[in-house]
Amino acid sequence: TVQLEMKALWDEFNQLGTEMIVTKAGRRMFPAFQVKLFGLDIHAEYMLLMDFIPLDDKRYRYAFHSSSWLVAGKADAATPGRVHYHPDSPAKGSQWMKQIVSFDKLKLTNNLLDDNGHIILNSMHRYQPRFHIVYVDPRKDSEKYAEENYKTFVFEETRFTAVTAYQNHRITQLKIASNPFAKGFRDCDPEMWPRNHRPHSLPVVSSTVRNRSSLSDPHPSGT
Amino acid sequence: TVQLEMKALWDEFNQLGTEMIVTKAGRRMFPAFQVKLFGLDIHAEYMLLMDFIPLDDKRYRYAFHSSSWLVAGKADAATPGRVHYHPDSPAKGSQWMKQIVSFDKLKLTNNLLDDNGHIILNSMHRYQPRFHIVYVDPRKDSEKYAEENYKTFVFEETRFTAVTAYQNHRITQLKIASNPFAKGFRDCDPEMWPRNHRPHSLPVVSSTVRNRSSLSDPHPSGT
DNA sequence: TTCTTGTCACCTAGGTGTTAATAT
DNA sequence: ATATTAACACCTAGGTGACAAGAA
Repeated sequence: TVQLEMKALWDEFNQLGTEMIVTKAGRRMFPAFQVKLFGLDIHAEYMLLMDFIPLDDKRYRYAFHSSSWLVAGKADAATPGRVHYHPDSPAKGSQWMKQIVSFDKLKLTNNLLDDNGHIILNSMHRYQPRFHIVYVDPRKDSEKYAEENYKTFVFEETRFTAVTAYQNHRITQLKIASNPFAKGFRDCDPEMWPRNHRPHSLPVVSSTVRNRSSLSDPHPSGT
Repeated sequence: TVQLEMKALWDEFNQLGTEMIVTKAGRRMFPAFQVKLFGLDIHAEYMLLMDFIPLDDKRYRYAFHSSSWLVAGKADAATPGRVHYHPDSPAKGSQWMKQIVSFDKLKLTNNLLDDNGHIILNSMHRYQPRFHIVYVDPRKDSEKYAEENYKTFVFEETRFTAVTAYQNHRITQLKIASNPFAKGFRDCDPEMWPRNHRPHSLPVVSSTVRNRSSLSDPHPSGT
């Protein structure tokens, strides 16, 4: 059996309609796909991997006025179907079960010509992550053939829409609130600022407008 | 066969008398022990590991006036003998040979009660790193017994003295010059400064005196 | 219009030698 | 005296969404 970690957070995103950023260089998923495994053979070897299948044959667009997703036509040409092996593969059942298995090295890209081994997805399309456990049969000469004894697990709460920029503002806010790497965009303690190291010639405009805008527009209060 | 990477750098350190810092929390080695492997069986599985043996039964101290190491008595009680398995172990010969094998996760500690699995060494003692390749015999029931088919490799240029603080100033300078993480202590381009973000109330005193001293001594040029 | 790209400030995470204070 | 410790400034390395400019 397999147990999805951070299920509460996944549910929260799923209720809003999860979006995952895809970039040319590859972007990690947040939340990361993490599972706890039970019932494996302690001594047997397994490969753990993930793939992503289209949820439907449609292309979507986001209607900002109604804050909802609309069908925008038929799906684009399918992307190269890739698989992501967990980097610890292969390993014994005991290894996989003694701690949470995290796929945080997995990256999503929209570059059809990607040669970094990332998962290629079409932006504005919906996908369902899948998790596979492949038993490595020691009698076969190569484990590449052994994709017969395997099990597949699907957690529907991990489905998402691939995007190049977030569409639903509530998704953005939930990402900022829950992803430690986005802490710089959190809106709490606005009077604790100014931050350290801020050049005093570039005043803080507001707590939500970053001073990056001051760089490209040196007269934020003028004109 | 095994080829030591960065041999030129190791030689440079070894000529001065390499020192490696040991801390309670564990400190990485610099240079890191890295090797290229040749002639392994592509399909066979191997465990790669390192251990450290005392070079002699002596304790040392550094004479600053003569810039040389002196014998300071017999060795302290031996530390718990530990080994460090390369985290990718076990893996196939093809995996080990297709790129440089780096032991950069290995850490040295002087904490006799360490329970992080780090290598425990006595400060002010000399050590010789050793590298072992263990063939995992598939017929044995457990690879823990299989430590019969193995080979050991010793690179004398990697020997060092364990220290809690650098003794030979030339070692310090070579570490600063060659370790990217110590770039902040390099002395080049002193007129390129002041650095960004430096509070202008804390002037740069000199290129070698860090402004940390300004914190505990607010009048570095006074008194 | 709608979507994508590249750059940026701002973080997390952790590896450096320095230094002052503390052991021994 | 000599050796060790803990906090620190300063890095490397890389993961965030914001934003402006570009592309379709």
